[in-house]
Amino acid sequence: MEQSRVLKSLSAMAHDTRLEIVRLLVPLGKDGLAAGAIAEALGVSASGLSFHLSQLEAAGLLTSRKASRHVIYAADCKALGAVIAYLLNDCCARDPDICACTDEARQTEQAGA
Amino acid sequence: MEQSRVLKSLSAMAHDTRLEIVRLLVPLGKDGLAAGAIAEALGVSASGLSFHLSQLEAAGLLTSRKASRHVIYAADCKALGAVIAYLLNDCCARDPDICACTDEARQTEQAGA
DNA sequence: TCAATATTTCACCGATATTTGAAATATGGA
DNA sequence: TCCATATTTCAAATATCGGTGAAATATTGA
Repeated sequence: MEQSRVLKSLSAMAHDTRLEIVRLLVPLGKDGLAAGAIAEALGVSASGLSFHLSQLEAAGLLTSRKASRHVIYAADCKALGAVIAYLLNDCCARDPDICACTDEARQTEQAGA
Repeated sequence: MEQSRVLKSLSAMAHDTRLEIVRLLVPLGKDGLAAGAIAEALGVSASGLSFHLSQLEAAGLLTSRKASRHVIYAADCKALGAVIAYLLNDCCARDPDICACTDEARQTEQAGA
């Protein structure tokens, strides 16, 4: 993944509402959620949400599809993984401290799940 | 790590020059590099660099120490790891796609190193 | 077709972020 | 002390971002 796309993704995630959107959508996988349901879940206006969804979609972190009169948004987990992978590749290289933290996170997560 | 700190870190990294600073400093570990040397390496003005360094330091991603008339900046690898860990914890949970990507990255990195 | 629902687009405004260059501060050495 | 080096601070200009509400678009069902 090129740095310019990583930057776009980081910018997209670096906003309270948008990070919440990602957190909401990732567990739902490809099923995703309609824009209106996302707006309700997060307590934001429809037009405001639409703006944030478009940012995330432009960054490649979300996909959208129409279903009847709804627009369903879903997290693109591969893209999210690629961003994290870039950070690990760039930052983790030769640095045990960073890998250690992510390893702990992974183990904690798997133990808890 | 609380979400507000993660947001601050993501905002700090979501900038071309600042991501370059991180990429430059991480491999150098605790030795770090003087502000002037960073500015030269990246081809940016001293005052511009100072602004970006302060953003990264405020986010907790860099540490600084004075050495004679220099100010040495170093990446805080634990903090970087914590940000990545947060993303994995939040986003990777129950999602094999994301973990798969980071696993590949890890293996590629370790094979290449 | 008409009305209701779902979402996006638009224009406007205020808040933030970034760049620039000059000036201020701090340090070390002659 | 005086000068050169290293860095930060400041103010001004510009650019970008985010929030708001009205209007536009698309879809469905009566």
